[in-house]
Amino acid sequence: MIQPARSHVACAACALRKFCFSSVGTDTAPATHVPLVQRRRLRPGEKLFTKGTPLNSLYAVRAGFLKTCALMPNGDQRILGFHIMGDVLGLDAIASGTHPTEAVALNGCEVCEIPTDRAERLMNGRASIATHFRQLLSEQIAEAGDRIVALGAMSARQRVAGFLLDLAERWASRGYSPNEFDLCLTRKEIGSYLGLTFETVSRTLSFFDAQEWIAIDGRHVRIRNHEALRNALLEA
Amino acid sequence: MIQPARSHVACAACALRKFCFSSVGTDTAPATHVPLVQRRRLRPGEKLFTKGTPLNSLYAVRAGFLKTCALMPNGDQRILGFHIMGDVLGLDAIASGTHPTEAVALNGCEVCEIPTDRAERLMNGRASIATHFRQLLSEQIAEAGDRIVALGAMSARQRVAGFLLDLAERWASRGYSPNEFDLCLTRKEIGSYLGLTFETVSRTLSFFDAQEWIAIDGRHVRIRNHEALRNALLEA
DNA sequence: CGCTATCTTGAGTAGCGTCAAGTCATGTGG
DNA sequence: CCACATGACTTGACGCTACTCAAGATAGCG
Repeated sequence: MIQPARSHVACAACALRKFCFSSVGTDTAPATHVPLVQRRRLRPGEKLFTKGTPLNSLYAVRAGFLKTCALMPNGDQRILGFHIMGDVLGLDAIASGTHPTEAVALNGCEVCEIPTDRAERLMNGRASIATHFRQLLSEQIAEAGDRIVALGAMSARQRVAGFLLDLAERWASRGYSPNEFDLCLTRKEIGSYLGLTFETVSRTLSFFDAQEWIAIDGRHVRIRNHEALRNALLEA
Repeated sequence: MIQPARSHVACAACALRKFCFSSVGTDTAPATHVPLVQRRRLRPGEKLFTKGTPLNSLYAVRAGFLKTCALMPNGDQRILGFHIMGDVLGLDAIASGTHPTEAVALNGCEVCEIPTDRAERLMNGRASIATHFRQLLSEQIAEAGDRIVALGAMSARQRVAGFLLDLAERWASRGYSPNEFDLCLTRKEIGSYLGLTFETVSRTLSFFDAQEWIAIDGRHVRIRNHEALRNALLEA
């Protein structure tokens, strides 16, 4: 059931929160703060949307961990991104009206679903929401630029170091420990994301562990030396 | 000088044309079609905007060829994209209000400049323009996804073949020959874009030439066998 | 005419991919 | 309970692709 007060707290990090509490009112007549989005739970492995299906809703992650993948002609998949609490999914489908990628839950997830027609109406009514949404879209373009640079220019060690630091930072920005977290991912998935084979990912993680920069236990990571990882990220 | 009639023809391919001819009117009261954007000419090597400067305007390319670059901490640059007639520049700056990249003219260019405050006002007045603009942003996210896949998964031959086919298609979509065009780029710039060294780019182009799939003369390319290039793009 | 930047081509090398063997954890069926 | 299968992970050996270093050709320009 919908619980306005609790949501207001839990949604603090959400990029789409303006869409939740702005269903009534305009810029001149302030909104009544009533959340009107659908919640949806996902089991591990369940797909939020698949490639080729029409765009009906945008999604904001409330809890859990998801991946978005591009499906290659030969059948296998390349991972485009990982998404946690507060991230927004589906923006790449607005241009064509059809999802060019698929999103899969990697563990138990909860997402908020905002129908696109509702989102459009909100943006037409309140310019501030439309502006905010444009910023959201632009942010993803800028982030994609960073990833293009990383994939084109960096060695395996740099990519893995960058990946670990990026995850740490994202967890930290959501109030969790920047030193210890679970990769909810197989080595193969990390490799797909970084443009490396799973053996190279495994070797590189082992190397970082041997240097005592991190401590790995399966998919659990503890960062022991942020500085060393940052150096590894910068140097040739 | 502004020449409405001629502009109307020349702007057919432009993604921002709605912004040019919609300065008056709303969705209910149709616009008077009067272009109100600034033109700006660029000499080869001149910068349209630089990293770190505030976003004041968006730009649509009318003529010429530009590159956008990310500047690395060590000083050198990675090329994020090439832009021709009809392309829009500056969208990655909307999120932060500051350009995260720089744009440089590779030959004589002419661009249309739309001040962001004017663009905002237009979008507030006409929902159809706002929707169109969101599609433009989303398109760039989807395209960035394609490039991420390409850089992470493809060999040098695949990347160069894809680059040539992509350029051919873009020229063709603007009404030029898909078989013959000028790369207004050094081998080094192509390498920066594709995540390869300039020697590898040179060798790969020489190889394609030896196979008689293309004919190169400096920066002029003629494609002799599209099918072979498409095969090279697909196969391992 | 030389200076410089660009480009081509060659030879050697390193990093990452490929192939393969073996460990470990989990699950399944007899 | 054990035998067996499966999937994730690690580690080693080897090979290929693309990078590095280097020499020379070509072209634009003062």
